[in-house]
Amino acid sequence: MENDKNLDNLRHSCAHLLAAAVLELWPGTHNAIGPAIENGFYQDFDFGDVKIVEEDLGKIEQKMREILATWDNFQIKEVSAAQARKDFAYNPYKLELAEEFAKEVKAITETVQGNFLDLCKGGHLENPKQGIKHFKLLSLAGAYWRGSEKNKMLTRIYGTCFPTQKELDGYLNMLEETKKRDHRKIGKELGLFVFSNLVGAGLPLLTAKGATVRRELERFIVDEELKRGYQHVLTPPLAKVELYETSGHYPYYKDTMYPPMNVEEEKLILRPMTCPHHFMLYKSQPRSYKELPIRYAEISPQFRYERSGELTGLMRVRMFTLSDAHIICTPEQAKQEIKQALNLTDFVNKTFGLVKGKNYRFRLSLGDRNEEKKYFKDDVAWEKAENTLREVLKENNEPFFEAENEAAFYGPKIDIQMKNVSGKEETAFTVQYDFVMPKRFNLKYIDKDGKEKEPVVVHRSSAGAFERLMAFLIEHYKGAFPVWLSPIQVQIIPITDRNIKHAQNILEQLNSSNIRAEIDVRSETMQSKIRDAQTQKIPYMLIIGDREEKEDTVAVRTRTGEDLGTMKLDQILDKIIKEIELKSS
RNA sequence: GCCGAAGUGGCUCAGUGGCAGAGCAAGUCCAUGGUAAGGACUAGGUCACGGGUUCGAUUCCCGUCUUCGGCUCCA
Repeated sequence: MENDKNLDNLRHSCAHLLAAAVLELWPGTHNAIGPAIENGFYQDFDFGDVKIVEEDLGKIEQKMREILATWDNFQIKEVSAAQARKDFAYNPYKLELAEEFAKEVKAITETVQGNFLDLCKGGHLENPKQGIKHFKLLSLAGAYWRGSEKNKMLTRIYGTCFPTQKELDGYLNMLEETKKRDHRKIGKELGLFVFSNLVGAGLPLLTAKGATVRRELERFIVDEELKRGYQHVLTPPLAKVELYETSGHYPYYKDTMYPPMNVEEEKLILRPMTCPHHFMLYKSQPRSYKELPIRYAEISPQFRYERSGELTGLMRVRMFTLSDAHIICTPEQAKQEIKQALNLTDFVNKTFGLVKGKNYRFRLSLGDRNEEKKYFKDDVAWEKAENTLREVLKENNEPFFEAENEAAFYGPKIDIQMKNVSGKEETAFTVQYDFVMPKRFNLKYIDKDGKEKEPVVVHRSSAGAFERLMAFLIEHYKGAFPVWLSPIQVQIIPITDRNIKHAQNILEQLNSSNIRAEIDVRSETMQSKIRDAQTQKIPYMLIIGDREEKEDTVAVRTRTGEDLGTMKLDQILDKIIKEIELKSS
């Protein structure tokens, strides 16, 4: 913890240095905020009419080193609001901050190093000249002042700083490695998916290989859900606008929904979510308490109009397929259902070798009672729903953190936050407690006492969107999928053309055991074929030459480079089949 | 959507105001091999798209689309 603080101080000090250098190089520039962040720091600037480009970063770094020589310490002085106003009259951003500090009745502190005066809350190195040595500016980006789209966009410079050169190099190296396992890069290399300008942005096309991975994932999820008492249904991916007006989604989601299509007398819309469709199934007949909980699950295509700048490979797309489900239950059953939903996501994660605490963590996403536009108004119900979710997490002894203002409009949720390889978090799965939809749709069940009662709806996703799941998994496995997910599980490599016929016999046997195999019949050397199978991350290579043909064996090599020697086909077949069954890697 | 950068054979990338380049991949032929790239030859491009400047634009300018790094948003 102490170390973290020191590191933050180092990086924040480096942000000061960056600001000083930029202000010296481009007088008239205003610096805004410059905090330490997880892997470095940033500093925001208003450059006015000056345009700076990536190439300027080197120049700035040089200036930083020059100035650093004069920075012996951080002089910190407490000043009055009036003094701060005077000192920063030229800088609207600092002025705004000074006014806020004044309101919060906090001491206003300024820092001075060399010629550079800044307004700052603190957190610096004692001795910047000695401490700041191993830093690098990384990138240039736009960022809204105070994070609001309504404000002016400033120029942000990202950089990083470490106590030692070794750590800095290690970090830069890690960035390179991260780029190598980017799912977009691997997806292209392994031929899993493509994009087409004519089809449109954010609309990936899966190749046969990509579709194989996707199909295996879907089968896995559907099978597991069926085991756990879900009924898998199929509902149309479009519906009348009125359905979403009834659900109340329409006003909240209008901006991210595709515009309605007029067909004869109907106005249809591509669905942005599946819940109301499932409610219609529920309402198709009267329901008894004996039927509850009803768990409707669906591999559900949905459409959201993401803004162009928000699209990223398979991670953010405009049509995605959710492993969706809506559990309709009595209020008494809700807790148990939520627990079971969390248990399912744990099971799914475990199958992929994802570790709680390391790869993912739970977030309790709460609503803000004051934001009536964003959240359905019912303070009592919110309280109850949030407590229910909190209790579930506590009873399960799950470590979790709470996040304000992250709920759905109809209720709070538990989000399973997944860390991708570059350390960035995305919501992978989610479990939501909904007390609004039952009212909106007038969902009822007949209880023991013969009276109509209102059920609760638990929205949940066991594996999130399959597109996003695939992106995660490609990066997680670096493209080397476990055997059960591998698009091609076995590559048969005949050493000479003489061996092709025999190879075909083997292929047929593999196929009849439901193993995905191919033969490399190209006129290439065996070495070259091995290399290609290896770069394609194919788990097993069966090499067949004259010797194997004569002995009726196969020589087995794995993608890790291991030579398993020759064996009978049945032997390796059993091994592979077992691995597929166990979903081991 | 906003700020910034980029778009050249299937892929990775050079390059230029005056006939468009390499490596890999592909095709043909030779070689028929023993655990990470055998050799030769051939073919392949409206230099993202649309407009403008120019005798001439892949190159310069404007617009559009797409992609990338961020911001905002989000499954």
